[in-house]
Parts: sequence; structure tokens; C-alpha cells
Amino acid sequence: MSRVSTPKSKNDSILTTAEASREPQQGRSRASYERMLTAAEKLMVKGGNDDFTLTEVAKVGKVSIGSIYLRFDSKDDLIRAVHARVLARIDADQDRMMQKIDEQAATLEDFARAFVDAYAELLKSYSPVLRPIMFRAIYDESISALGRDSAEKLTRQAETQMLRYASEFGRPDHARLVSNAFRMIYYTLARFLGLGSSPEAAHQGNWEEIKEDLAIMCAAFLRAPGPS
Amino acid sequence: MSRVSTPKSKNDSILTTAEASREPQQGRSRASYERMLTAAEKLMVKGGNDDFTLTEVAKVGKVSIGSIYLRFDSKDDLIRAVHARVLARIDADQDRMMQKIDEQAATLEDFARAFVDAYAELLKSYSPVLRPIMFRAIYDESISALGRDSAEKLTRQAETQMLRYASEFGRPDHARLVSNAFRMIYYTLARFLGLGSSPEAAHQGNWEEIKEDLAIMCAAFLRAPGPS
Amino acid sequence: MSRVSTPKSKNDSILTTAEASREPQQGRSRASYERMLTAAEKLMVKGGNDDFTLTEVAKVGKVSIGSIYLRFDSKDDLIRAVHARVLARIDADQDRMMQKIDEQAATLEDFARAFVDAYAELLKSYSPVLRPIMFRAIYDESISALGRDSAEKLTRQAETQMLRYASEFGRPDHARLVSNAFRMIYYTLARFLGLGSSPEAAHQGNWEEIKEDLAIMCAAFLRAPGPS
Amino acid sequence: MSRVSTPKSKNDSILTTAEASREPQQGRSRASYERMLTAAEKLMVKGGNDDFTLTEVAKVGKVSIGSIYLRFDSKDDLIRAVHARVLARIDADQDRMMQKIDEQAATLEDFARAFVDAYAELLKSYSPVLRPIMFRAIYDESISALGRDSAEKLTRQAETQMLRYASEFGRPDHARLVSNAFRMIYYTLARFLGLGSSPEAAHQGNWEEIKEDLAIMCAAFLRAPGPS
DNA sequence: TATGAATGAGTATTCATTCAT
DNA sequence: GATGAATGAATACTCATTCAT
Repeated sequence: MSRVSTPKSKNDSILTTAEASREPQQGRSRASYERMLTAAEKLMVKGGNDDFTLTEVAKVGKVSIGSIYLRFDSKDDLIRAVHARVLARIDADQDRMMQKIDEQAATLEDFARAFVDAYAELLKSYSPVLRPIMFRAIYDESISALGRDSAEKLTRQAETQMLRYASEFGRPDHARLVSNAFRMIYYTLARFLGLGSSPEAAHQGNWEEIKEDLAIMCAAFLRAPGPS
Repeated sequence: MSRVSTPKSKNDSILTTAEASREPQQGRSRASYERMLTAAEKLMVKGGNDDFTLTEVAKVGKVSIGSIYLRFDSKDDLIRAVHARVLARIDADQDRMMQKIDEQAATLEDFARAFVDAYAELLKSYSPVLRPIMFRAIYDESISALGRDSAEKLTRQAETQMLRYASEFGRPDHARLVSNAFRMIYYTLARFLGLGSSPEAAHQGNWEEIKEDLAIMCAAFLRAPGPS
Repeated sequence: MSRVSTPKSKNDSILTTAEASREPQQGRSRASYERMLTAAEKLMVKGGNDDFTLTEVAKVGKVSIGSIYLRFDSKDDLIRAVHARVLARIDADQDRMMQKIDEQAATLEDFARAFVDAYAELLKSYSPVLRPIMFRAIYDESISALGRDSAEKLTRQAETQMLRYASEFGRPDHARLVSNAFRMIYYTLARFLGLGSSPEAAHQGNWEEIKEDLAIMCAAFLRAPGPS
Repeated sequence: MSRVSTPKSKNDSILTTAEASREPQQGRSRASYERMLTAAEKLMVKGGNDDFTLTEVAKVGKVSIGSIYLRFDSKDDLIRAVHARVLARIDADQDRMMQKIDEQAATLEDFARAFVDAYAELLKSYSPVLRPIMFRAIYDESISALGRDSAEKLTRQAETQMLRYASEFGRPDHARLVSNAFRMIYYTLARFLGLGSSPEAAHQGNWEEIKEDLAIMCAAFLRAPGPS
């Protein structure tokens, strides 16, 4: 049963891993700090959700329960720290991804294909970790805010690049076009990968076809003339 | 904390309300059976998730806990029955919706607009109940299967109608086109409404714009020529 | 260490056993309800304070932990119920005691002796249970209020009887005289018995002498003329 | 909940501050030693009991936890050292007090009034620190012994002075008279000040009246003839 | 059938004490 | 000596499920 209970932590704004915890900077402490985050992440991926006990984290991470509370005020805070760490990793990968695409793109269609494919594969590679994060984002605003930030940053990056093809857009409000195009791509991929949906569902349909069609949709949408 | 615990029930296939329970057919029993389901649904909507106790259900539904276990093998089964009942309701509404659209549509663009709008509003009207369902679908295959069924049925219905405009499609594999177009619409709307996402997220962006752009995307996608 | 933490219960007013709990009226439930109160009282007397675990109560009372929570909202409430039950017992005994003294008293000195002796023995007989109660009264207002009530009632009863000898009082404000005389008797006896003091302390000094001197003090005080 | 746990320390006899600890005699060490005691005392007064953590002591006293354990074998020992220090302070004040009274007293009644008043005010001024001490004295014999010592010393001092008026005593056993008179005064004041009773209770009744009546009681008791 | 009292396994959190540096 | 990070035992409370009536 999902024991949801609105998270009690006061801090409902965006957190970095450091902010959600007392992050030691070096040595032995740092090592055990890493072990707890890693253990928690591992358990999270394994179970597909937040439903692990701190005793499990202690055992897997070879850390004492007390140590966990030395770094985090609560289990919630530990979870948030794990999320922040994962999202930071994704963010860095997104940056790298956008840089690569930057160099390749030729036509609007090419760009769409390249972008969708790269983004799809990136999300896919992270899907096991993302699932539990999205799961919690459902009721924890501080997490969904983090996810939103990440998406918005990517939207802006994609926008910058898509706008190179702005002359080919069919309608005037370019920002809206790009934003909605990105949204559809992101939402469809996320859902398809079972992020916020069951793992089994993820393999429904044909991954390659979906990617191809999303690219086509994207380009067609951007080019589409407004309702006359 | 999300006390998820992989559902223990053996039955992992698709269930109807009747299959998940020992559904009495008439009289006094039937009435208390209804009260259980209704109470559980009410608590589910209220809390936005599965996090209610059977004691609460007993109190709200004016049923004894024992009675619940007389009908359901576990709390999980009760929840699944509630889900099934809600999805059946949605299913019926979808049928009515498709019938209405059938009569109105003129051009492919008109149809897309009409369909997206009607479906969007339908999903929106059910979003408070759908959220907890989708929430659980994340880790309960028997629920996500139900949702998938519902979507597939709608896909087929939409397909039948969209195929009227098949002559205007830009690519040959019509089934795939329609299926993917529907998928993008559904996924985007679902995500937008915060089904399986946080309620706050639901109000991001502009609902009317999203609907309009989804319709445009749909038509443009269907018309789009294949990669030459 | 004394983990004191102001009691969280909302109800800071005087409680009866029934008010602090969901007291079943009969049968099996009633029996296990009694067993938990008795077990808790036993553990309280044994340890001299509130420091017993609910697991111990469950074991000693042959009750499940869940059952305890079926009757009480918290461990605090269980403790308060025990206190209320004990204080009710004492109250009844006080009534009986006053009635007996009523019949015996001859002179003011006789009355003082009789009263001090009877009250002293009553307090002494309850001292093992009273100690933990007084201990907690230190920081739990709802308990100290109960104790105060009990004392005030006794003060009034004593007052009524002492006033028979009012003509012999040395000063005019009879209510104050009686009230303070009683206070000194009560405080001295309580302290002497180690109620709110260590058990070992209780055997300091000579019990019979103290009782005798308190009686003398009481009569002398009541007869004493004001500062001229 | 009062986590009392009979004190584990082997030493159940009377301790001075030095005996309960490894008290450094000078310099840097001495300073941090003082800081620990002062911090603990501050926290004790603040919370009204022993319920502070060593981590708090370390923070407030700007001492490391390790340092504390370098001086004390346990938290219990630290607490006892604080108590001893406070009681020593009180003791010194009592000496000063008795000296002053010595010079003033005229009649037995005068002496009683002066003594009760001075002692009452002394206890009152120490009541915030005394409360937690008395609280613990309830179950820690080594503390209650200390308190007893202090009281006995005062009894002897008072005795010496009261015996000046011995010719006016109504009964022969002067030591007993003085001892019991003092006891009643002490117990009543202590109780009244809420030492070992709830703070709220402390403001019951009228302080000035109580002092006045205690003085009257004292003189009347000493003068009272024995039961003929 | 129906009831709802009883059960007890399961878990986050605290804090005195230890010990590697 | 001094530090403070690490330890882990201990405990109140919840709630799905059972079962005597």
C-alpha cells in the first residue's frame, strides 16, 4: 500500500544533494556517505520505488543507522538526496547530448530525428532510476520541481537549436511551438518507457517506430500552418 | 514513504470488478458491497492514493471489516475492484464520446480537433480518480493492463474513424500512424493532467493551447510524408 | 535519563479513567482492558516510575500491543488511566476514613491525632503507587490537577470537621488556618513517605514520632494566637 | 515518557563534585571542565529536568563529547557533579543566612519568623535549579543523600540557635522538637515551591501567608506541651 | 453470513557510549 | 590529551489480517 503522507520536511524548494544533507567533503566520512547514497539508489532501482527500510540501507551500504541520521534528518531527506544526485547526472548527460547534436544537424527533419533519438536513448538508459523518482514526484513537490527544472533547461537548449530552423516554422509563436513539441516528445517517451507507468508497459509497441514517428511528428508539427 | 510492497495477489492478469471479488448479485449483500467500493473510491480520491486503512473504509462505508474480507481476499483486491469499476465507467463514456464525434467530423483537421478536445475533457473530468489509479499502475501490472485495454479499445475506435481520412495520410502503415498519433495525444494529455505526475505540475502550461497544438500535431503527423 | 517532553495529549484537564480511554463495559474486552491497566500499574510500582515499555505491558498483561492501542491513543494515555484509577481508589478510602474519624473525635487534640494518624496510614499504604504518580505529576499538569483535586476535596472534608472546634482557634481566618494546617500535614507526610522523594529517604526519622508531632503541631497551630 | 532507568553507576554513596569526576586542577583543562558543568546546568534549568543530550552539552559548552567522557564515566556522573556544585553553592548561602539571623533574633517568635522567611526566600531563589535536582533525587539515592546532608547540616545550625529558646519549649526532647519543626518547614516550603512538584502547583496559595503561618506553627509547636 | 476485537510483525528515529585519528 | 564520527540497541506506534462469537 502506498503510505504517502505528505512529506514533512519544511524545505519544499529545489534541493541539490548537498542541500538535502550534511555532505562531508573528504576521507572516511565521504566514503561512507557515498556508500549510503549508492545503497539507497540500488535499493530504489531494485524495488522500483521508495519502499526500502533504513535497515536495508545500513546493511547494503555497510553503514550504521546512526550514521545515516548523522547526514540526513530523515529517510525522506536521504531519498531526496539520491534523487538530486541522479538528476544531476542526467543533467550533465543532457548537456553533453545537446552539444553533440549541435554539430550534426542539417535540416529540420535531421535535427528532429537526431534530437529525438538521442533524447530517447538518454531517457531509456536512465529509466530504471527515473521510475522511482517519477513515482515519488507524484506526491513530493520538491522532487517534481527538480524534474521540471531539468526539463525546462533542456527545453531552452532545444529551443535555441530549433530556432535555427525558425524560418521554416508554420506558425508565429515560436516559443510555444518549440515548448509544446518538446513536451509531446518528452511525455510520450517518458510514458513509453514506463516512467510513471509499469515496467511491463514499457515494452509495448515498437521502440524504433516510436522514435521515428516522434521525429516526424515534431518536424510536421513545427512546419504545420495555423488553422486558417 | 511509499509502502509499496509488490502486490501479493497471485492473479496478475486483467480483472473485471467481478473477477477481483466475490460479487453478490442482489439484495442486502449487494448494497453493502457497493458501499465498500464507493467508500474506498471516495477515500482514494480524497487522499490521491491508496493510502487509506480498511478501518476507514469500514467506517465510511458502514460495513464491518469482516464483511470486506468476505468479499475480497486482500486490500489489494479491493483496490483493484475499485479501479475496475472506475475504468468501466470511463470506458462507457469513451463509447458515448466516440459516437458523438462520429456525427460531427468533416475534415481530418476538424476530426482531430474534435477528438482531442473531447478526449481531453473526458480525461480531465476523470483526473481526480485516475490519478490514484495511474499511481498504482506504476507498480501493479494488473492495473496497468486494465488501463492499456481501455486505451487500446479507444485506439481501435479512433482508428476506425480516422481511417475515413486515410486517403489523406502521408504514409502507408495506417494502423501504426493512427496508433502512434493516439498514443502521443493520450500520453501528453495524461501527463499534462498530472495523472501519474504531481497535481501541481498539472497546471503548468496552458490547457487550451495544448489541446489546440495536439490537434494540429495529430493532423500534421498523419499527413506527413515518409522520409523520402 | 528522564525523557520528559511535555505530554502531547490535547486534554490537559482532569480525566477519569474512562475519559482517558475507550473503556469497554463488559466481557472479554473488559477483562483484557483490566489486565492492561493492572499490568501497567504493577510495572509502575515495580520500577517506581513510568519507565516501562509497552512490550512489557503486553507481556505481563497477556495482551497484544495492538489491543492497548485499541483502548488508548498513546502510552501517555494509558499511564494517565492508571493514575486515575489509583486516585479514585484513594479517594474512596479517604471518604471512608473521614467518616470513621467523624464518629470518634472528642477534643481538638483528639481530632488532630486521629486525623493525622488515619491520613498518615492511608498515604503510607498507598505510597508505592503514589510515588510514580507524584513523579509524573511533576511535569504532567493533567495528573497534578487530579492530585490537587483529591487534596482539595479532603481539605474541605477536614475543614468541615475541624470547624467544630472553631471556637478554640486562636485566629480569625478559619478557612486559611485549616487549609494551611492540612497543607503542612500533607506535605510533610508526603515528603516523609518519599512521595516525590527517594524510597530510601522514606525511612529516615521515626514514623510514629512524626505522626505524633504533626498532630501536636496541628492543634498548637490552630490554637495559636495571631502576632499581637 | 520518563526514561528513568535506575542509575547504573556503581557509586551509590554521597559524592562531591570532585568525587564524581576527574576534576582537573588548573589551566585550559579546568576551563573546559567548568564549561561542561555550566552548560549542563544551564540546560537542566532550561528544560526543568535531566532531559538534555550530551551533544547539546558539547555544543553549548563548546567542548567535545570525548572531553566529557574524559572527565566523567557517564552522563549520570556529569549530572551528579552538577548537582553537587549547586548544592555546595546553596550550602554556602545557608551558612551566610544563619549568620545573619544569629544577630537579629530576639524572641522565639521573632526567630521563627526570621528563620522561615530567610530560608523560604533562599529556597525560592534556588528553585529553578533545585527542581531538576529534586526531580532526580526521587530515584537517585546518591543525590537525595546529598540533599539530606545539606538539610541535616542546616538542621544542626538551626538547632543550635533554637536551643537558645529551649527554656520556652513545651516538651523535653529538644533535638526531636527542633528536627521535626525544621522538617515541617522545609517540606512545606519545598513542596510549595514545586520542588518535586509541578511548577503550576507552585503558585497555588499565598506565599506570604504560608511563610507567616509556618513561623507561627513553628513557635507554637515548640512551645506546645506534651500530651498530658 | 456478519461482526469488530485481537493480533503482532514491521520501521523510523534517538542518543549514550566508543574509538580511530 | 582532545576530537567528533560512528555505532546500534531500544521503543512507540500502525494496520492488514484473523477468528471467536
